[in-house]
Amino acid sequence: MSSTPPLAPRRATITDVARAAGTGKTSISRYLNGELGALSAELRARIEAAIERLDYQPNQMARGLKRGRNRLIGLLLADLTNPYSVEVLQGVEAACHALGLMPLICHAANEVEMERRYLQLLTTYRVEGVIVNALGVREDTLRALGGGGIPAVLVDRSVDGLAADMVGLDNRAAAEIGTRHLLEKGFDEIWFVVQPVEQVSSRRLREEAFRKLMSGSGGAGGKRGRARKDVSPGAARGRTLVLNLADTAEVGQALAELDAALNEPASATSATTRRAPRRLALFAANAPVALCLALHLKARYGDDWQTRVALLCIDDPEWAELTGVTTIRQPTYDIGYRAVEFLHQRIEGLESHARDCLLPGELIVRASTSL
Amino acid sequence: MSSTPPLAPRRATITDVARAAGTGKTSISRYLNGELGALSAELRARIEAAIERLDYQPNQMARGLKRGRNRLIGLLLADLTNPYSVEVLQGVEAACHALGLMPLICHAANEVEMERRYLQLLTTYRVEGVIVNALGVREDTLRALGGGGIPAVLVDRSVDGLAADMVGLDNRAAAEIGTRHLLEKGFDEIWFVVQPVEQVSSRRLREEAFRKLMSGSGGAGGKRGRARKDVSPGAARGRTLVLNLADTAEVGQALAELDAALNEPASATSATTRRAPRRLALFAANAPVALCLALHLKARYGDDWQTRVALLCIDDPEWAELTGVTTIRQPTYDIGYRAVEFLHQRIEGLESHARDCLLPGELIVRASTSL
DNA sequence: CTGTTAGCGCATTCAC
DNA sequence: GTGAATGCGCTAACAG
Repeated sequence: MSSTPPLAPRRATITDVARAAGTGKTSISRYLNGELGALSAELRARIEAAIERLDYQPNQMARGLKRGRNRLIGLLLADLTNPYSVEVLQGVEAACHALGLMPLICHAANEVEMERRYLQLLTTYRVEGVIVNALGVREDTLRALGGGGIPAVLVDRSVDGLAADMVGLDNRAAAEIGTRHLLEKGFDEIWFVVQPVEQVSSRRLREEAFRKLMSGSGGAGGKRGRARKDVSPGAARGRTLVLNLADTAEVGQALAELDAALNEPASATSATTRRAPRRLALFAANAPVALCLALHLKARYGDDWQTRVALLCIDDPEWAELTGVTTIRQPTYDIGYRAVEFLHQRIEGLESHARDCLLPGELIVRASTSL
Repeated sequence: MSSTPPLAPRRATITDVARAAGTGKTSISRYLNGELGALSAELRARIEAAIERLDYQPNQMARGLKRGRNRLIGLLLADLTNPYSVEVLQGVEAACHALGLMPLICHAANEVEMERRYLQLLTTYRVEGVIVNALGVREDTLRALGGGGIPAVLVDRSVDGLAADMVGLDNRAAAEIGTRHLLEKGFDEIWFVVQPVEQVSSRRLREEAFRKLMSGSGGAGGKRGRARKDVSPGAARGRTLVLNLADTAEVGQALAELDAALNEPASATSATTRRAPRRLALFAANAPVALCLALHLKARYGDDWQTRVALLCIDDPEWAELTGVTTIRQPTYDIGYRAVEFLHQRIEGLESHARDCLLPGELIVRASTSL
């Protein structure tokens, strides 16, 4: 009973507040924007009271309309189902929080059409910039990005015709770390399993690095003279298996190939030297691929499938620890955070040429690749 | 070279289009809003051309400001890390898509403070409604929801002082299904493991249903005369273990209790009758709890921990299939979809009293509870 | 220090 | 059929 229940059907506007405080809208606006130096303590108190009483909250839309910026940025994710995306998201949120930005999160759900629509929607809401984990975009997207007007930063994947900032994993290094680890452990056959590499640069880079290393060229070499065991492919054979998760039939076929290899009586070529408990290792290019493999192997070979094949994957999903799978963890949080920082600089007017930020992955050794 | 490269630093406005089409803004507006009947075919063509040429896209903000609705709704999620949230999100997106709404996704990251801030932010952006997977809200949130002005629908959890629509799992039924399953399988000791139940209604409901059933009252009874095996607790003992995932120390203590029980030489009371390969079953109230348990058990008892304890959980995370854990899958997609539908009706002015929509869970039996 | 004026981009009467 | 005003809620010059 003490205060008038302000169950106002209509939200209070700046005009209401001005009237209630017995002043003009300008002063209210000044108060809201922290121009405190220009307000007498007395007026300020009245304004505060009025705002409190009316439960006034400035309309961001109107505000944005006027000053031409709404503090909104778009975050377009290809697949929220991938833990990677959620983790990146967290970094993005933290950074936005720190910079006073509000992320509009959009989920393309692996549909190129969705991606296009969301991009269009975002420009329609006049976001000041976008962070995109691209799916199938090319040059035409550039146009969708407001005729080249609105700043964009790419995450994980670069886009062919687009000269934009990009932040992601150091794919080459990550693939090399994984491959070397497998080589050191003495596997004599390594399959790199990856989704179709066309369109997605990170997949391509990982696969290329793997292939290059396996073909004996030794990768991008570390510091010379470093005491690192110089692992070379030696007799180890490598190949790439493409797993198109979007197509059940194709997946079945690829997995059949794998099963065939697993059921060969013995190593066709080198039936000699040291006996390896498991000679074949699977290097999954990301978590979804790894999960698909694991599910199949478990269904096919039972709970102890890990005694038949070793699995290693880029990405560190929550089930990796549970199943003892060695992984290469991406600095996902940092990736998201950095992406926002880049974008923010761009929004603030930075004009430099497109930058790349490659962050290192971390090998987490578990039972799957031991012995 | 054919068209003038419209690398306009400033986006085209409705005025630009009007000028380019040699007409007034009104006609453009009409065109945009589909009032085609009021446009001569000739004018229409000119407008289309102008829009195309200028790459014009109406400003949703200005539009919203004018007509008082911006088609924005807020989706406030307590924890995106929980697969449950992501799945609900997908349903929400689909429904929004169908209804022409745009969801503003906010992630409270389990921080009550974040939740409060986002709620405030959302009202500041004048969303037309919110879908809330509440964290620690109570009556005061109601005020934050725009003085009771903006429609809200709750997901998974109800809030004490708030009479809002709510959609979620039929928690009681789900808990009963799980408990019955365990009873049927002959476990003679069942622990219900749950995060602190204060504040979160769904946890409380699940725990209560479990306890009630275990105490012998038989649950909410099925159809009379149904041929269902009438499972009664019999000699089976039940208890509740609280696992506060936010507090490492508490978790450690709770897990220690569990270990103690697991290391008892034999069933203290009923050392008789049929031999059960595993007499203790853990009924996890949700996926995060289950994961925590599984990780601990694996670390403590090795890869074959499942031979010592059975695990069952509400939620069906991706690792469940991989580890053969029996689960109760929630109709997450539908939950999200229905939530939006409810909200939409409310936005359209529906005034009826608060409704509850309880959807059934589905038991997915896997190896963990077999034998 | 404070109030007045003029738009931001658009939808909507209301006249022509 | 069509176009000229008016104002949504707010900020940004300008005056006092």
